[in-house]
Amino acid sequence: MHTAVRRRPVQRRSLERFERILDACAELLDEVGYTGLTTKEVARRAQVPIGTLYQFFPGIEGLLGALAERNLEHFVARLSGRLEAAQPADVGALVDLAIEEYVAMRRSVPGFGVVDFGAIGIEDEASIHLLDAVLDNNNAVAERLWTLASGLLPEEGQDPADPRPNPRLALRIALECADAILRLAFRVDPDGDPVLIAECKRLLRGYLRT
Amino acid sequence: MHTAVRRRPVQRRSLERFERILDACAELLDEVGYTGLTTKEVARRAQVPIGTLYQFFPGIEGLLGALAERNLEHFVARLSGRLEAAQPADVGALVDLAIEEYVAMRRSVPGFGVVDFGAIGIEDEASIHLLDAVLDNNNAVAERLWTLASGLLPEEGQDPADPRPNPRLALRIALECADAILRLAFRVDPDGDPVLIAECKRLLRGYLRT
DNA sequence: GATGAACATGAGTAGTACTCGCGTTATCTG
DNA sequence: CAGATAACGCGAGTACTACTCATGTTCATC
Repeated sequence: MHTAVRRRPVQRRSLERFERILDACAELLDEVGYTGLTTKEVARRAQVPIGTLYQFFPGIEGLLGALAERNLEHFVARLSGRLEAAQPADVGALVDLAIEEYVAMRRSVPGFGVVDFGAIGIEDEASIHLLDAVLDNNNAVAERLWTLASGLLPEEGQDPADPRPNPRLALRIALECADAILRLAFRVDPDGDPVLIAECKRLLRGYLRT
Repeated sequence: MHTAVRRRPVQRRSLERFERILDACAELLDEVGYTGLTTKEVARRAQVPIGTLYQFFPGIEGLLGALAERNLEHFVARLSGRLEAAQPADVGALVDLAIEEYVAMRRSVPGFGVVDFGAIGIEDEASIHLLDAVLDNNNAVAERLWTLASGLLPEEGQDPADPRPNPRLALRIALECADAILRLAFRVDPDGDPVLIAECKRLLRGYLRT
């Protein structure tokens, strides 16, 4: 896996096409799912010939990777806004905000339920590194969250008798669990089962409690 | 999705072929991953013509479903053995045993790292119900674990002021988290990162504490 | 030894991802 | 300006893939 994009458009028209392709891909994902997705249909929806799609993206994996990238930027931007407005004082409040933003995006952003930040689940080398050549997808997300949460988690150095892992790792684990529980919540209920969403917050608060 | 198997073999020779196909599939998964898997190559490895594969299995999804089924039976059998030997007194001990068995299988059973009990991650109708037509995969696993763990979890009825969900749901959530953390553990380290495995136990113990 | 069920087979069908050579348009350069 | 260079546009063609099905063979049972 190299990058999610083969050639970035620089001219006006092709930039619009680039975005149209991503939008068509996202819509289709909601309609036919990952396995039902075909490049041909994405191209048809986006009203571009198939060759053009392959000018921008190295293939289906790259297409999904680019979509995941866009989702992550979107998420980080919106969460940053919420954080500035709310100024959470502890990890619990941060967790709530992050989960609420995820839920909001899941309800409103097309295709988000399938790719979110790249965790389609197929654990091949190719698709794990959709977002980043070195880190796996959720790791890239964790990295971004880490910078947002810096102040609220404890320092790295710690009491050797404390069984808790270093906070970066704890965040990584928390993220993996949140991903799993929230996916379940939306599998059970298309709007996200409220009990499971609440339980996700409770579990994370308990685990990350400083 | 109907069932993972189209026609169960009854005669000797075809039963051997049936198992050979599953074995070949499992091996190949370890070598080329889910996206690299082809029916043709599975058939070649198993030394059966392609038509025979399709006599038994409705397709690739079914093949993986049958493998997941076999894995689950295997897991439940081995865990039952461990439970009888150890007679755990609380949920924590049970969690440890289950995780240790999962880790052991992940290290020794071909293909287990990719399909385990069916959670390949592609959340299409087709692959979610590999194991069961009604419940999703992990739900089927939770159901089996529930019968094994019956005595150790609290009763269903509970104090309305208690924020914890009913124990069946708690088990379901715990399973989802364990799946996520352990997959991470084996993504980081092919033998399963010991720190992450330990942390998985700690998180589950904390969450399921009665 | 006859009858039906289970089993065996692989060329053929339909559909996919992705390429590549060539034509067109935009942008730069002197 | 003109000419050169780069970005963009295109879709028939290639090389795969999953899966079928008609036809033949072996087995269990009476």
